[in-house]
Amino acid sequence: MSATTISFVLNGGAQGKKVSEPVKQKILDYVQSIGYKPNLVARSLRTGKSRIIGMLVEDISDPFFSSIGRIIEDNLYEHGYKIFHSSTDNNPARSKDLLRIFRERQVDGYIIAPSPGIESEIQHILNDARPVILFDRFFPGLDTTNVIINNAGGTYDGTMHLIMNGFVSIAFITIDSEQVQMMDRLKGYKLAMTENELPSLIQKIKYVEYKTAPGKIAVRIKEFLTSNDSVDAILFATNYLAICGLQAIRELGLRIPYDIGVVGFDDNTHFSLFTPTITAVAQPVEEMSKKVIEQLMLCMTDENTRTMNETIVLPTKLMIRESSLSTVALTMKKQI
Amino acid sequence: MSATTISFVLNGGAQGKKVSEPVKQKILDYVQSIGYKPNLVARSLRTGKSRIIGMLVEDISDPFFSSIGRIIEDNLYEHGYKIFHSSTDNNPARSKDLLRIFRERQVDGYIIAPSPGIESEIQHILNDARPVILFDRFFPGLDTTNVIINNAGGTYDGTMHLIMNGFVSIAFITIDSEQVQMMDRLKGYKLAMTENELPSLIQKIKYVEYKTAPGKIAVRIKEFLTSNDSVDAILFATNYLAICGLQAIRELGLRIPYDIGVVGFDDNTHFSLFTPTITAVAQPVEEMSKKVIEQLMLCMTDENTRTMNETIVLPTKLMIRESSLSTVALTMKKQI
DNA sequence: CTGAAAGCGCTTACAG
DNA sequence: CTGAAAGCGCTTACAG
Repeated sequence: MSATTISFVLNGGAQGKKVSEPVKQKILDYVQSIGYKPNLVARSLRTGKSRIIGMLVEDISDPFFSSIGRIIEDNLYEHGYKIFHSSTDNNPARSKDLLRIFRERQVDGYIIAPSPGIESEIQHILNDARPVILFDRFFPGLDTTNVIINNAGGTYDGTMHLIMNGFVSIAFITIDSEQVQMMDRLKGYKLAMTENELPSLIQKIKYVEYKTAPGKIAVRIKEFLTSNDSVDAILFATNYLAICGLQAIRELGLRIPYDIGVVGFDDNTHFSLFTPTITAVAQPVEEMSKKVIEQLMLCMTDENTRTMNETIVLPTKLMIRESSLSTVALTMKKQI
Repeated sequence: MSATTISFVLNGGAQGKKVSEPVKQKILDYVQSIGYKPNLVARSLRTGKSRIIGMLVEDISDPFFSSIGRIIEDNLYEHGYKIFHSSTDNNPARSKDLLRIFRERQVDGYIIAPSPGIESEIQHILNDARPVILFDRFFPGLDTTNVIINNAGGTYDGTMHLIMNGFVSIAFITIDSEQVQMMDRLKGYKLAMTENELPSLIQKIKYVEYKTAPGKIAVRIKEFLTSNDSVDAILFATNYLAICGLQAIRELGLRIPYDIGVVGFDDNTHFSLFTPTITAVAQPVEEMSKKVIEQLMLCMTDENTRTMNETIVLPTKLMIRESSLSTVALTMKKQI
């Protein structure tokens, strides 16, 4: 029996080639009996397809990225793909290295939440007409398909919500990142403040510091609050900042929302269990993952879509809880 | 110039083969100029080594597994390995499928937090003398290298701590899993209760239910607490159960630790921000990851260690916070 | 020190 | 309907 026939049987036969039933059955039985497992490495070398997708995120241990990672993994699995998951720590050198490794391993497509400074590497991928989807952030100068959330809308909503609840000295605590998602979050906050003729008060934590223990960042936030004691509410630009900020607020003995109102960006399962519960701008994790897969699969099948510049913007949802409500603050006041 | 010479230059030359400096330099320059990138798929096919490790966990979006995943990814990267990360949902069929895929892709080694029912698949890997490390749980009948924590010790400590703080009707809320890590947690609890002549009270949540939304599990826990109103403390067997349990306790309007003491198993960053702060048995995530890598690398280099039965047991650490302290309960009592 | 050649395990045009 | 043969891009014994 020839390799050709066997290959046709196992792979369902190429272009109308048929194998007779008896032969087919015999091969199937034999394959079963010896427990044959195809060598996918050899197949990849021959076909040029690896059926592996390379995925780059900032940090796979971040709940946002690990939830998305999980959903994408499940979806790709359905499509017969496996995934290489790597964390860049937002470091350009590491990102480049990982992208090189992905390429050397012949991944079929890329899903990337890009670090700064890797525009030209992404451009290389586009030049090779390989499928690539950026998500969470993107480079406005590149013709990629991007799946993001409405960051400015999210912070705008959060800020407006605080304003409507009577807070007037609202600080925005963020990181010193020039990346588009962070810039947009800043924009939304500023817009709401300006529209209401309130002065903006922005505190940026250095990214190197941001990558350290929560305690250290809490120290920075405490310093900020101590030297700006008129602040009556804070909008945190990331989930991690909110956690560190809550620690700072606790250590300073401030009462939420009576002494200080709080809104976080990026919701998490625990915010509804804090006392008081914490208001947050939720990101549509599920929809985002689905859109990423949908767009990637489109690029995989239709070569023309690969360098088509498109940015899909998904809405955020403000999860209103106690930490930002004037009524809750009022009740607390009465109790004191 | 022959492929042999080029290969020697790029891979540092095999077994004492030397390439003259001028030739070497010329090749290096040329390779640089055309931007040559090796095809690692071809190399894998030829050498039989993929430099890929397959990792199977229950759920990569679980903070415990994603933290370990991150550390292991970083460590393997240092060693020149990449990782396939997959979630099994503790489902045997899915686990088997993923293991088959790993094999077809010729992974060099396996890191597995096994689901039930895959003993024979793991045995196959051992028979092939492939490096495999089990962690978090293991199969007592197999000659694998296992890295686990002292589960029984952890729950014993947690239970003893509650008893020493005056709690007498301590319930253990767990899942209906027969896996070794869960059985050991149960054992530690029972031992502490028996030693102190206290009656055990165990509530098992069905695994299918466990995989649903926190709200549904909270309902189960509320039912349990309502029909067992003498319970004065709970030890939760997993992090997720603790979160759901805290929701249940909140919804019932019970005050921690005055009405009910709480200890969780598996610490998380947020427990120190809850009101009151939550006591938990912390797992040594960093050490565990390092041990896994260390043992895997040992198996990779030394074939003899691959089927050596060894179980490395790491200690847990009780993080004592407010939710379990009699002094805190006392203070609350005075305030009421 | 350098090169010609075989072979890893597949797939697939081509011939019969 | 079936088979012989080439080739994917490497590595590595072997010969010179």
